[in-house]
Amino acid sequence: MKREEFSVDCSACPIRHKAVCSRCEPDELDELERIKFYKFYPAGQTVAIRGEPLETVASVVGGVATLTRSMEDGRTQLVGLLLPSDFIGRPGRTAIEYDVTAVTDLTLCCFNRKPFEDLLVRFPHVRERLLEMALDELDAARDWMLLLGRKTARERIASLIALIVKRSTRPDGSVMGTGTRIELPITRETMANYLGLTIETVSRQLTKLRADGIIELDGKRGIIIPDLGGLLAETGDDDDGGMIF
Amino acid sequence: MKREEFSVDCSACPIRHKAVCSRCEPDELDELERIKFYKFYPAGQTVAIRGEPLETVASVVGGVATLTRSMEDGRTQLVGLLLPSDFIGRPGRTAIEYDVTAVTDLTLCCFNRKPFEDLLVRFPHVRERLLEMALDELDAARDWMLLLGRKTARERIASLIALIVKRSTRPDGSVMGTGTRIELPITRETMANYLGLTIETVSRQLTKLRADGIIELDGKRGIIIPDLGGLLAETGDDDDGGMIF
DNA sequence: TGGGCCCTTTGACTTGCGTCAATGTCAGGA
DNA sequence: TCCTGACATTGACGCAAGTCAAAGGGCCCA
Repeated sequence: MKREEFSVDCSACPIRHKAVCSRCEPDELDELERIKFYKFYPAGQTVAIRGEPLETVASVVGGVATLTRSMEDGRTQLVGLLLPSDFIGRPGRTAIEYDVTAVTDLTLCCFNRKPFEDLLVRFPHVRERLLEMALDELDAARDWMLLLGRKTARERIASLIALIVKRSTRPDGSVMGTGTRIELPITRETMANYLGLTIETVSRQLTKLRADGIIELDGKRGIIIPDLGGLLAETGDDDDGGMIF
Repeated sequence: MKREEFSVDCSACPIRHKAVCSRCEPDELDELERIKFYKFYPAGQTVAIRGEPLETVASVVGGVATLTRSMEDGRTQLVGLLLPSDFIGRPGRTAIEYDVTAVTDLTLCCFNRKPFEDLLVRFPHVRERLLEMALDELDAARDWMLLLGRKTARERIASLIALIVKRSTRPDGSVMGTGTRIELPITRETMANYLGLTIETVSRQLTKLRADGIIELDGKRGIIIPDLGGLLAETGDDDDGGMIF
């Protein structure tokens, strides 16, 4: 596995600024700075494989990565979509549970496991933040269970687009208006593996949603949402579910 | 909502003995003892409803509870199965994310949220334990995503039975042999809602697994597994996945 | 002993999504 | 400019699981 060192402006690192350390004291930030390092993976590259020992934890700085579980015969289910500020790895466990893949070019802010765990002992609020993140991921996973177990193909597609709209929105509160254009960060195959569908079904449902005026397709990856409310109505969710910023 | 007080022997409380406090000092145990209290719910009773404010966290002492998400039209997906020693609620959040229902008669060991959170600040290892539990639940949820997204009905049924066998096994290492009989703690409807299927499909696949000699049915709830390896081969999982005790 | 209720099983039929296969689109390289 | 390969769309067809409906059990209680 090829792993190149990659120099990145520290101010972009979410470990420091968002994911872990929004409550850090200056001297704690200095300590985080000392032990962190960056890694870069080109699009398509495998970051980690299930069962492999893992000696680092990391936070996504830029790009998109996926967590997947696969069966021997090739059936694949995406179990997590990692966008900037998301965390990879779990303190206290050495083996990796999922395959991690870079979908786009990917920059990670890494910490070796041992020094990071030492740091958790001294900075309890970092562990508190990790607990919050784990519980948020758990909620997200459970919402996805409803999608995979009970939603129709059309509802799944609408839910995914709504999710990406939501995650594309700045957390500063600037809500997307109408006529928004978003860029799908993933291929049809990745979408299918996330939604528990085939690429053909994904394609057909996107075509149908376009025919029904719910979305407009703009090239292979671009989607324009003329009416966000119309899209949300197609997800099958309660109106307010998760759309509160 | 009827909630009766219920007296229980403290030694059965997993908060004290397993879920949270295996590392507690004696004086910490005393403090936990002081603030805990028990609640009892008869089978079928609603414990909590999504959106409702939640002022307690709890640990399952006896019985089975479920976490579910539902859509307006009635489609329901079970997102968690709570067996003794499992934890309900999340510190730092006041609203409930899921519907919680007692499937069998259920005994909970409860803590009011505020004193429990105060306790977390003073006993950091309790928060460490909560993080471990959250990450374990996250792994379980993601395994279930693979099941819901990609497995056939037959594989889902086999996986559920295997899961219940696994969870019925003592953690002291006594592995179930062949010819084991287990008691399904849930109805066909609950199974269907857990597996993303209909009750008819669940029933048909159970019948087929019996016809193929993978399982034997013993009354409505009992299942005899003549050959555990044969059952595991039907789950679609890697041989060793999760079956290490 | 029988009736009512709930859960489960079974059968006949339907359908949404998967499978297989062909065609379309676009970007990069010779 | 054409070739090539990767990704996406579309169509025809099949099947696994859903839907609708009826017929068992098993348990409680009159």
